[in-house]
Amino acid sequence: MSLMIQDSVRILQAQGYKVTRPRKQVLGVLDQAQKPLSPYDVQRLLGERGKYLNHVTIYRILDLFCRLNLAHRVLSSGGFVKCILGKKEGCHRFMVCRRCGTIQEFADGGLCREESRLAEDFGFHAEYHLSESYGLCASCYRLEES
Amino acid sequence: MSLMIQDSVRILQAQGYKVTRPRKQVLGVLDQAQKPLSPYDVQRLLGERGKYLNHVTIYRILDLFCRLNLAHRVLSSGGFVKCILGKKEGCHRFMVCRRCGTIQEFADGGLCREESRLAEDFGFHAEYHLSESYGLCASCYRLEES
DNA sequence: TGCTAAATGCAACAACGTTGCAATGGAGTC
DNA sequence: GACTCCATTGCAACGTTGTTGCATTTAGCA
Repeated sequence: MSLMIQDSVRILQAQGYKVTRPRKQVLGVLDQAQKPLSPYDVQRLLGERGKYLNHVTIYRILDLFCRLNLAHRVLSSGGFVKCILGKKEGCHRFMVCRRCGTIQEFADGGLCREESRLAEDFGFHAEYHLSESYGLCASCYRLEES
Repeated sequence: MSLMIQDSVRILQAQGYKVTRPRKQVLGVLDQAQKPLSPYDVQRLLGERGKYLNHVTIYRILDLFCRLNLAHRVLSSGGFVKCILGKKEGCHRFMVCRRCGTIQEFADGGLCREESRLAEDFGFHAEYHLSESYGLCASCYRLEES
């Protein structure tokens, strides 16, 4: 079940953050995007809709969203995607298609435990994991077959 | 068994790349570092030794090293570390200590297979994995206990 | 030693990200 | 609705990081 914009708004309010127009606009852009967006991407996309936001504001909003886990930063591209998993168990991971660039988020508690256990073998105490799988999504895989 | 500078030099030659003074200097700096270095870090460290390299050159050298797997880019910090695993099976992963910043590289074939299998459940065909565990290394863990 | 392609240096630029402070506006209260 | 307060935004200026094109140098080889 994917998280809706309304859910995000509720989380903002519940944590004592204001629901401002810029925040709603950024939520809207993230919601429609299929791929990670840089802060400047967000600015451009809003611009195309005739809306203007200062880039500093966008940076701050995206930082906030990440702190609240409403969005995540995808490391391999440096962009941001909205979180669709909510509080699902385990670290949130990404599958990134190298052909079309689309992102799919997933989580798996077992994988997290296995990863932490391996780290223990080195005396390392893992607190969370960043993980991105790179390859081909289902539809691009079919296309590359032919 | 950690990869030596000589091994890196041999790999450069074997692939038809020249073994230049700048490349040896960057290898030397990476070899001594305990943590990921940005290209500008490399430039500063060389500067402290009285050696000068243009930052563009450093970018190009680090890019080359990454292509040859002599070094890796650590995503969470954006810096580069030399690879100490060589051709060990499985994707090369990192454990990053949040306290002292040191890096430990490891690889585990089983974890890779499990990660790919999970992706298959979503119809995704993983080709490689980027993975960084964040937490406390053994010695920092002991310190935080007290 | 001389040759040549590969590698480096340089200059200019483009993109990305941050800081401090003044102006604005969301949300509660009257 | 009007008022108030403080979180939030806008603005300007700056700093860092990364890129491009072209002239110059140098590693490797004959």
